[in-house]
Amino acid sequence: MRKITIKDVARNAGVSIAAVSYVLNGKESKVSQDTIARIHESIKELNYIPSITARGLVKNTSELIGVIIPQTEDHKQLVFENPFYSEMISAIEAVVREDGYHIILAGVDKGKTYLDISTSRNLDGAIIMGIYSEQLYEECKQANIPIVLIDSYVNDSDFTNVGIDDELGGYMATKHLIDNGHRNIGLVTGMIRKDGVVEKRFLGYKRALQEAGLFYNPDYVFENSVSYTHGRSSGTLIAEKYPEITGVFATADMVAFGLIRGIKEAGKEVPEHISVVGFDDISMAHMFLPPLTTVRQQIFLKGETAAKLLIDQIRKKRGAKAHGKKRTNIPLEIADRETVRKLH
Amino acid sequence: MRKITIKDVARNAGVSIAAVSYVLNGKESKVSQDTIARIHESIKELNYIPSITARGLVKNTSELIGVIIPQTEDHKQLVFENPFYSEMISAIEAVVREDGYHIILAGVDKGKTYLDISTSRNLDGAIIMGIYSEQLYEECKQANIPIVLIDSYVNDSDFTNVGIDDELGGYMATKHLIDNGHRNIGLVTGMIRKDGVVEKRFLGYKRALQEAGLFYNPDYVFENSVSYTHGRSSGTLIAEKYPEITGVFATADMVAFGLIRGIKEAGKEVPEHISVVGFDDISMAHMFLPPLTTVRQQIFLKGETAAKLLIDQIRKKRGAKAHGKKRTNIPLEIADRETVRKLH
DNA sequence: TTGTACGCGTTATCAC
DNA sequence: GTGATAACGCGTACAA
Repeated sequence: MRKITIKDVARNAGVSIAAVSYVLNGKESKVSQDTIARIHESIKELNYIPSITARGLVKNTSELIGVIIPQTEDHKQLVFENPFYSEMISAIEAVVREDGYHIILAGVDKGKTYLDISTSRNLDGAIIMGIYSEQLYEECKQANIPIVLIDSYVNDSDFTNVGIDDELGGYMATKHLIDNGHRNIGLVTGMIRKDGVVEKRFLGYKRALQEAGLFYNPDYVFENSVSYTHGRSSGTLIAEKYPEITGVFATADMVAFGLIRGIKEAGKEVPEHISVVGFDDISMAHMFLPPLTTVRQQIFLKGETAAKLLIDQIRKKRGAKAHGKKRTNIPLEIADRETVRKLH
Repeated sequence: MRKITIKDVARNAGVSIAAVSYVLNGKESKVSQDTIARIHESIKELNYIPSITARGLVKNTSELIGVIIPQTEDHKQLVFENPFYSEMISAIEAVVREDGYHIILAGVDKGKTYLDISTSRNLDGAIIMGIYSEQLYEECKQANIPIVLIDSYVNDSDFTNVGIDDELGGYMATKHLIDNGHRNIGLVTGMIRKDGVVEKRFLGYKRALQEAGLFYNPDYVFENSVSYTHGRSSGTLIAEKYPEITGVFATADMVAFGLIRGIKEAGKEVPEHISVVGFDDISMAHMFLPPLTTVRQQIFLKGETAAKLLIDQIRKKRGAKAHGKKRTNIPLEIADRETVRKLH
């Protein structure tokens, strides 16, 4: 069974290819009512579905949006064990589908560059999550399509940013512990890279400390990777070697989960002995036991916002490069659950 | 800056378009060494990247693989809060990327049918997770591309199936409880639909019971949705109203998490008062507190297998419809952690 | 080695 | 005002 093309429809309806195309594109002013009807009938009858591919070739669009996700160290696998990304993708997909776009999911490989996929697939736009090498951003610029960056502090007029105020988030988390009477507060975190979200959260942590007149102790910062494992070993370490620490801010919920596990393994309890505040509020946070107190970023809203901004830009692109806001921050709040104890 | 096309390369290298195309496709026997060199140089120089779109038009391929995911009730959002799917997608992406394919993620909308996207995008193949209406499968057949079904018991020679032996899984979970001395065993589960994975697990549950000479009590089956919420309310219910139940099999880890929460909220402990066995072994299972005893299905391997089978089929398609195995089951095992207590 | 018809749809141009 | 013809977009592969 061969594929039905526009030609088949034209022949079946006894009209020209052009007429069919006009009807398909709503330019019905150029075609008589009678013809329109016949064409619609034929389309139904043959079950004709236009090829986006062919259309894209002439219109120079693909109705495809690239979504770039961080990968595991070995560059083999998408970082999907962190539900954070899946929740966001879910939001993105929902938004772009309404406008007939589809998303293409891809990790960035060593050999193939991002530019490759963007160009070869003729992407209409892209959303990039996380932080990458300078090189990737350079490539992105060359791709010359609208791009929205999520959770990046790259400041470039070519990109739109969607994120949160990470410094404020770090501040809120730490402040929450301070407000509950904690004085010696640890920080368990991934690598603190310049201009990364983690650095901002770290800065917020320090600001809260300073504002409360507390001494910043570098020994209380446990810096490694954003992982359950790192949280777990830090938890044990803190529980065993730092009895003065009563509160810990973990810069990701996944880390907080590990942290709590590690603390328990050292024979202490959360929040009885040590209080913990996470970051993200992934859906597991409220399912965890004990339910995790954390800084809620509205993950779904974040994805949604990024997608909407991107589509706006794609739309406007035909016109001037209408640069809207450079950065949109999604509001933050503390999800106050059961891992922080009030000290008197 | 216009896009570089094959024409530009040909002009720059002072050769014909055909020559460039040959070199690009490795048919170098048709071109002289000298020409090959010049062409390669021009490609580098101009940074030329062929358009998959244009190539697809003539080759009738897209190097795109559709991945269909279940959606939430309101058909608005992908069911991504269950990390189960994301882990599988991660595996699929890794495999297909090696062969130059990309995956397109899509929910199935009410209006737009699956056939639409398959046809309009000219998908080379598709992987469908979960269970859908008859209609969708019918459409898939018409699409006439290789399709791999994950976790479906649809038995049709047009599809390849990848899954697990769900009946066995249900049996293993229940048997594990029985082996640990439990006699009154509850089942908390999503809707038991004919030929669904849940029904099979339910059947396995009954078989284990029967084999051990235990009475099957329909009152011990708590059937609703595959959700944390359902688990939670069932947990409370069981803890409060069914004191004789000492072990519960939850047909998904997410449900087990809720179950444990509900049990604790009713003032009982896991596994001291009630033992729980989950199903899936999503990565949160070992991070949960207490670490969840569950039936491990190797999610990553499942996705990987599905992707490999699909690619095989795509390759072979040019030849005969080489139907390989109809169904591949990924092995199962019990991940024995801390939510089952041994009764003496 | 190269010229060119072809794949599928869009749209400018031309004819009635 | 309606409708058809044909060039075009980008690569492929056959004929020359």
